[in-house]
Amino acid sequence: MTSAHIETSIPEVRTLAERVFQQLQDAIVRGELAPGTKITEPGLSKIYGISRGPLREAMRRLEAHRLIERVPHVGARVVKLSMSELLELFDVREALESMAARLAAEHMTAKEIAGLRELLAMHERQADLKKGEAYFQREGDLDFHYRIVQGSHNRMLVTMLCDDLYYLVRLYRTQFSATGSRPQRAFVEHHRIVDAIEAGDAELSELLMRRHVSASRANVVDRYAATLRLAADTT
Amino acid sequence: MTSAHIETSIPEVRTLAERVFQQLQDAIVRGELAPGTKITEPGLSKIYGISRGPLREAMRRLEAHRLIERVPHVGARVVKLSMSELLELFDVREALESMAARLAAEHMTAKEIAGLRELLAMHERQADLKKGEAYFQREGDLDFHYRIVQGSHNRMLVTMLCDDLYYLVRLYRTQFSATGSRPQRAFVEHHRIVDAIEAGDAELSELLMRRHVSASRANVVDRYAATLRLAADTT
DNA sequence: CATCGAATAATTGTCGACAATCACCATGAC
DNA sequence: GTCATGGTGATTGTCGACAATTATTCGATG
Repeated sequence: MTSAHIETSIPEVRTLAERVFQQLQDAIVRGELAPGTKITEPGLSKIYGISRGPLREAMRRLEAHRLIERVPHVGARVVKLSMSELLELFDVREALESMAARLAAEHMTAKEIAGLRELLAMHERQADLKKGEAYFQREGDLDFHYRIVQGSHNRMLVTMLCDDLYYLVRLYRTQFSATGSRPQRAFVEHHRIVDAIEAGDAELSELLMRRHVSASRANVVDRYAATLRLAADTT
Repeated sequence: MTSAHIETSIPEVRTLAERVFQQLQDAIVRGELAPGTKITEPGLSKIYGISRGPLREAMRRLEAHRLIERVPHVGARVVKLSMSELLELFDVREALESMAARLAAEHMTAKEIAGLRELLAMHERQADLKKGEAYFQREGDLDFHYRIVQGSHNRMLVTMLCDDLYYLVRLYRTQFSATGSRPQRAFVEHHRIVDAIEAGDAELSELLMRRHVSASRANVVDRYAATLRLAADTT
């Protein structure tokens, strides 16, 4: 702590409640805290070495972000996304992200678009490495969507998607161990979306993003149905 | 919120934090706590007669709902919507509510649709009373949108709109003292939307709702521009 | 053996007090 | 006169303890 070097690496979160909130959020999204796990205040209090005050505030924030569910006088559990809730999430994403793409086509700067292209180029390079496989990193995919949303320059949209929904998306991906299984196609779709945005074609951007999310949803449904069939066969 | 409920005398809500959260939320939305007002914990603690613990938890929830803004070690203020943020809110509403209308056309039950029709009939009666004037109650308008969202049967959508955004909408209406100034037209649009939903026409429902929100947004912009011109003339 | 019920244990809800941080104001130097 | 600097006051952040509520366990009874 008393070292001379300047602490540029991390903003060194000021408050305990803030820090434990981020730690818990991370632990949940990464699956370290499994869905359905019961969270007890004394327990976490010991683990993180803080008192229950800041902890409760952090939990209140997690609750608002839908990462834990609380029942008064009973306790809190890590959320457990059902398939129906996952599909609901996709509908919301379709609505918000298509709007984001539309706004991005109208407001994104040349520099932001260049950054997007670079991101796609990087994905392409990764594709060369593990050809044929599901090269598409989940985080990489989310990076793409992140940037589009940011490009909308609509702070409310950014907050809703990046601060709320995308954590749920990541949670789902760990929970269902979802290995994106349509890499090439999604990759092409990403390219087309960027093309539309660069051309300033708001309508087309919106339409392509809507289809992109919708296709992703359909893919999830297909794979889920396949899983069910498989389970039925083996029994 | 609207009027008479059955006041269960004993525990209206179980926990203090929950109660003070609702009270504060109400006070902010109704304008009793003016936008920009600085909120101090000891102050509210005295007013509501509770300690700072539950109060802080309530404030954390208000923060997550974007009704107050907090800065670590500094304090909290009631949010003050700028015009640009209001327009952002409209874009988000357009995206989410058009999706809600689409889903409502697919999933709404006959009973729910009947309830909607009844609501419109009630509005029509009120229209007869104060003809020519802006008969359209704000709350009545929100009731309509509430029901559509509920009719989507998408819990995530319901939460986002009814629990989050609509409070901001109401806050805006008190802040800008927005007397809905396009009553008849909005009324007609409501009817058409219900028609489309009843016909099960998802595409049309979505389109009409999108236009409805968009028109509402354009109306706000117009009136704001008029206000600016007026201010420029009088100076 | 199953079921109901009461005592017990654990967890959540609430409170008041102390420490850390920040805003404001006054004093002084240039 | 303006700006820097220190002190003072208030507010926020954190903690431990107590009260209220719930879950559990153990025993008694049909």
